[in-house]
Amino acid sequence: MTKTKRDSYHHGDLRSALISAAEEIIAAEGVEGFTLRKAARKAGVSPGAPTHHFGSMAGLLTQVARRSYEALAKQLAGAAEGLEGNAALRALTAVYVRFARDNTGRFRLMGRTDLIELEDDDLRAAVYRAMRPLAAAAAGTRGLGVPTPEFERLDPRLIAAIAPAHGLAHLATEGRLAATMRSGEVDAQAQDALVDEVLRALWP
Amino acid sequence: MTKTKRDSYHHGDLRSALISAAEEIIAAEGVEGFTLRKAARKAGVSPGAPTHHFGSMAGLLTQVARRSYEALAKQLAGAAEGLEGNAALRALTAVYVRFARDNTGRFRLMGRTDLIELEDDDLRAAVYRAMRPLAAAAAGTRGLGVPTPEFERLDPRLIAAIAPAHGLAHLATEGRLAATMRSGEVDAQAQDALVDEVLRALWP
DNA sequence: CTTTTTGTCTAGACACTGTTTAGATTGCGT
DNA sequence: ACGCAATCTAAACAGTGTCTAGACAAAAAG
Repeated sequence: MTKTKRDSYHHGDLRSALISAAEEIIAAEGVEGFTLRKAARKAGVSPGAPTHHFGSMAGLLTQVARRSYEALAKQLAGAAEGLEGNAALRALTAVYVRFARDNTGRFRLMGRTDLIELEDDDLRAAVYRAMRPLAAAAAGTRGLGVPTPEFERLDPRLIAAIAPAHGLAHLATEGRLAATMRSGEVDAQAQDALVDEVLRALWP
Repeated sequence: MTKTKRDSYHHGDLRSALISAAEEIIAAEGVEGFTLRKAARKAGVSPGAPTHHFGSMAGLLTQVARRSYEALAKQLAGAAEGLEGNAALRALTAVYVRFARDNTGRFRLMGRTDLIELEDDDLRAAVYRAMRPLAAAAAGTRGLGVPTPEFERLDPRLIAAIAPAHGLAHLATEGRLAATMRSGEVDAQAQDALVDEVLRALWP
């Protein structure tokens, strides 16, 4: 409950306070529980204030999505360290799926193209940086050149690497991977084992 | 514009009229353009009427999702006719991706677990029936038994078959597959060719 | 053929939502 | 110290999903 109080009329750092508030709400209640007014209340500010900093709700959520892609990029960056070929692809995919499972709210937001501004340059750059390790692994595995944004859009081998990760991640967030324990919680260990099996079937 | 007029106080078949209205709205404006009141207006009925038939908006959308899964099931049913092994998996995945591309609104709805009632029995049955051909192909390819619902939840080989299809379909609806033509339209032919390449890389 | 009962639908309200407008308040550069 | 620009508020607007009464009509019961 980071209800940012404030003494002065001006907030001081409302922009990042709103982003933090949004992230907390999304982590706690999911994207469907998020509301622009709720974020404003959490930052201790009037309902109209966010508009001035982000233009619209999509502007704020775009920043949250950007930061989420940066978090994903950080987790993916070191995951293939010292690994090559299919082993690298397996490790990266496993991290991708774990990220989706452990950050369901953020991951769902990243897929909500109706809530964020897909054409935002910073967001696109973050997406590119996040996908970079996967592209490098795909290129390394199958003997391709240095990945560029254009390459990533079109090369079938990279898409073949991304698609299973994306699909598994979605299945994970929908609770369709592995057995769920009572109370709706997921058995993370069993899920990891299942994902590992799937990955060995796809990339032996 | 199926603005169902009516002469009598009672509608006669409001339930299916609302489902049709919802489907038309989703096809034309996407899930994000859908509104329960809009569907009610289209059926020529007051805003509170739908609640009586479906309990809530999620109830109506669950029916739309169910019918969408049935449509998908119908398209998948005959796609692997006469094919075996990886060829069957490739054909089924291609159909899955085409369905997502040609029915973006419905496909997006199927993934919106916050808008539909996932635990609805009819919906679950429809999902199961839709996934059946993929399960059969995966079982046939790799020597497994007859697929059952429990099997489909847990077997890594089936998940390995579903995940790429799911991932590719999501990438397709987000416009990240193949080059998009000006005006935002997708070059379907080029996309099919790309998907074919991807599938041959995954399942040679 | 009436009467009752049951299922449909309407009207209006409620508590929300995101966004807009005009105005109040403050910090900063000169 | 003053004016300007940035920042935030207050109030309103159109729209949402859902709830509670009650109006209406078709089917069942007498």
